[in-house]
Amino acid sequence: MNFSAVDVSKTKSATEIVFESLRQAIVKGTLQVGAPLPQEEIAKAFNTSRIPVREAIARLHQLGLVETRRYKGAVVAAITNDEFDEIFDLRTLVEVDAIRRAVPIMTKATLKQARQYHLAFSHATKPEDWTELNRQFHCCLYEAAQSPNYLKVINGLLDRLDRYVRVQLSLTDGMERATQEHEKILSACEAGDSERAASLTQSHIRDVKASLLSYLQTSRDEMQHQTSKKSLPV
Amino acid sequence: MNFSAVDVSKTKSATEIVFESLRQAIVKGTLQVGAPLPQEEIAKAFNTSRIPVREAIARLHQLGLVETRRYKGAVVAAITNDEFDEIFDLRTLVEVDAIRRAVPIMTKATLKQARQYHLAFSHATKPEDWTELNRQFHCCLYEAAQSPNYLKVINGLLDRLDRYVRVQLSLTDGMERATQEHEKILSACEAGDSERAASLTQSHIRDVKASLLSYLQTSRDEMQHQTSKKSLPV
DNA sequence: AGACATTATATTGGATCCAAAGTAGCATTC
DNA sequence: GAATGCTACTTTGGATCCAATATAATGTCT
Repeated sequence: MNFSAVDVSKTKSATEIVFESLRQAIVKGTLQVGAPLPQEEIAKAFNTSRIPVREAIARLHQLGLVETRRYKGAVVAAITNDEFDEIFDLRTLVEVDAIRRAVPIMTKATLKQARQYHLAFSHATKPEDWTELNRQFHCCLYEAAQSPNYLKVINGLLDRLDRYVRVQLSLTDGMERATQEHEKILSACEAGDSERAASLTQSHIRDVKASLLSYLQTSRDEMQHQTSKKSLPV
Repeated sequence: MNFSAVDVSKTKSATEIVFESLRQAIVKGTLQVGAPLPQEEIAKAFNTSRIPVREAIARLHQLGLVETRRYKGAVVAAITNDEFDEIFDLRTLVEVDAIRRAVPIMTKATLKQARQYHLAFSHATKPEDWTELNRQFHCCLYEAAQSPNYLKVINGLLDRLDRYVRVQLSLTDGMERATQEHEKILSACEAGDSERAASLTQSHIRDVKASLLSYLQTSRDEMQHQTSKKSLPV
């Protein structure tokens, strides 16, 4: 197993490092759904003992990113169709309200930062960076709401969905459409129009969901796998 | 330190038991805000080693229930005024939508169960049981929505607020008013009127927040503590 | 006597070791 | 030859031990 080193400010504990590395690997899709997470092997990869690995996996479990099995370790969690719908619904609820809260108290600095992220996103070429930049853009705006609990909920939801969002961005027009929608959202924020920003955010999430869902449907139909399997791939 | 035994299906791991016991102690208010959580002492109380205690505290940290300090262990987390508002806003957002989703697909069994909880709540005399029964009532209805992620978010929010909800219920009229509002919500569910249930849930949460907030304000004014302290007691 | 430095102590994070549990493979029997 | 039971191995959860760190206490110097 091979993990990118992640951050590395030596101040962080081993547990933190392992946790964050695994989280990113799962969120970015580097670790496939169903992939086992053998503690010993991971410990070796990080040149540490199994203790920090255990704690990291326990935390991932709490985030719903892994399922535990009795033997042969924890595995990266799948997501069912119903959950997929549900989490997108939650995203809509919370993110729309977050942007509504954020716009009226948004600073120039936030807008500038958001535009930087927006630019970086639009220029990004490596698929493995897309979701990260996408999240940075949106969360930068949400952060202006100064509502850490909103942000925590949102990040928890994105952790579950980002691997699928990456797929959506990889589709034809995916990045292009996302960039356009981001531009509109950012414009609304700059104009101080919170209702327009909220409405655009809602459409944005709906569009992402719709295009992804139709893709997943067809790709599954093509695969013609067991029809009983209700969980999504990737 | 003394903890109630909690659940006990022997199948659970020590970590689970310690985690759940600590969580309940914090949520119920048995452990005061700022109370330290010395690993060794807790380990002795559960007759186990520090390893499961460490993992349990790490998980509580993720739930936002504790803050870590470098030394003298983690302490039960305080909540600021802003967070208080924020979490109530989130509750409103998510719980109102949860009940809206739940009502149309609610079964007789759920309604029956909810009425049982409602009855138990209205008859409850011990303050330490109130929040538990309150949560059971509401979450029983939300569970009907078959949306585990909604429920998870809601439970996370209630974990932060329950110690304050207990205070609110302890006020004059607290239990009485809550019981009346529960009755109305339940009636709307039984009538299959999801919009009315949603609207009543919204009012319910608003009322709880308002009465609690006014109480906390006055009680803090009475204490005349350092005005710089922006976090809430209990 | 007070302030600063140094030492002692308490507490946590991590490593190694041990026990329990579950799986897979092999042998034995029908 | 297939099914069932037994054994060996893998993997996890927990205990004990060690090291690093931060606080507390004490002593010394001005």
